[in-house]
Amino acid sequence: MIKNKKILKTKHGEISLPSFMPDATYGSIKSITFEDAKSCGVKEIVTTTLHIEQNIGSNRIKEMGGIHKYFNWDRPILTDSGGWQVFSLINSKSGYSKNAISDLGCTFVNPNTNKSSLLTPENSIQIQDNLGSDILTVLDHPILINSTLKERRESVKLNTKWAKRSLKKFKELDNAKLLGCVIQGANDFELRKQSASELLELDFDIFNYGGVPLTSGETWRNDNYTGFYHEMLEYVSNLIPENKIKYAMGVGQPEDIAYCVEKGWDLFDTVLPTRNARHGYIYVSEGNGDVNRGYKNLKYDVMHIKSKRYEDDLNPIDSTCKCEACSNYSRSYIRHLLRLKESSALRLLTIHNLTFYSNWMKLLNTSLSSN
RNA sequence: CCGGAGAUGGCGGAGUGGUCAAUCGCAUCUGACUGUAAAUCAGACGCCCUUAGGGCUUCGGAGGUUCAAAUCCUUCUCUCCGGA
Repeated sequence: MIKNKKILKTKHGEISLPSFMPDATYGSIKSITFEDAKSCGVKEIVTTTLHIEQNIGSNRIKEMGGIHKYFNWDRPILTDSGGWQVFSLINSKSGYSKNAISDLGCTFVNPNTNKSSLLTPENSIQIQDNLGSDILTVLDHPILINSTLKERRESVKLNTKWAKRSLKKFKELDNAKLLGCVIQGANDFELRKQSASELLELDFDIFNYGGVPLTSGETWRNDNYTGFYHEMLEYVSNLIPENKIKYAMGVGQPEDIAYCVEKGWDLFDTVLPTRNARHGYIYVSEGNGDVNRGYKNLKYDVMHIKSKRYEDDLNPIDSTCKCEACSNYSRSYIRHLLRLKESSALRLLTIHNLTFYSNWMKLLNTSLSSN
């Protein structure tokens, strides 16, 4: 189903597509090191402008030789702009009302220092350039899926405006980096189309899907599904020419990624494998876990490692996996470590889930492309 | 043997006449998590009925007082702490 195997060239190596990039939002893939990440088969990572700027400072990183040197990560790095973070913080349950989005950009407040600053399309690009990112992302304007038509229209309008400003700033900087824009419009087909067509007129390297996961009430196929809006992902993919690089931001569960790869998406990132690992929600090959999931003939299981049913289980988490956790330790022992909240459990399980995602991408590559 | 304290649901541990099927923690079970403010959060957790709700049996055993007892009284069993 994949027409031609795409490759994304960066200064820190080529990215073979499709690819999954783990999130190192704060400059770290939570609970593991970048050396661990390499052992999981991770080839490229995502880190976030806002968090790095707030916690370290892009000028400081620039002075210290750039983010690759600072992280000791010599492979490609994609930076997210920070727009999503401000958006999600404004709309989080706790509601951090001090953050605000206006025509100028996003005002954000560091919850630790209470310092307020303005993130604009221009300075977001500048920060990402300072970091030495390989792939930059425009400051975009996400919106809730249950927003009004008026809000959606204004959001898309602003999103395009910011994309143009970001691109202008990007071109002023003399470098060989790549820039991605973000197609928005919530779950509104017409506005997604409008957003895509406006952005396609501009000279971006990558076209991103501004992902908003479904909440209850929004559906695709099953009434209670809470993943991504598959029909929208297919629709938006079809709006983008085949030769362009397509990045589905925030996607997703393995089956969501499988679906998206089939529909032409190339790049993915999500917090799920790392966060779920910390919560004892483990991805394993079919027949090894508690709940069977998958997409078409590509199946896998989910294992709840904290369950008592693994108390005496001396088997590895996944007998087909060669990661550090599965090569050395039993389900029983890892469960024991996790129940004690030992950091080694978080590390081992994160390594396992990321290895699973790497293998899943390989599987998609061979299985879907051979169709 | 004497004196003192106590026995509560899988465990720990509140409650000391009615609003108690019994706070809370742990354990257990289920669910959530998707461009990370998340090693987090939500629900269930005596038994039965399909939810709202209703019914039934519980607070060491037996008996009693009372309209009403995990809570008061008597007694038995057991545990712990002092003293011989």
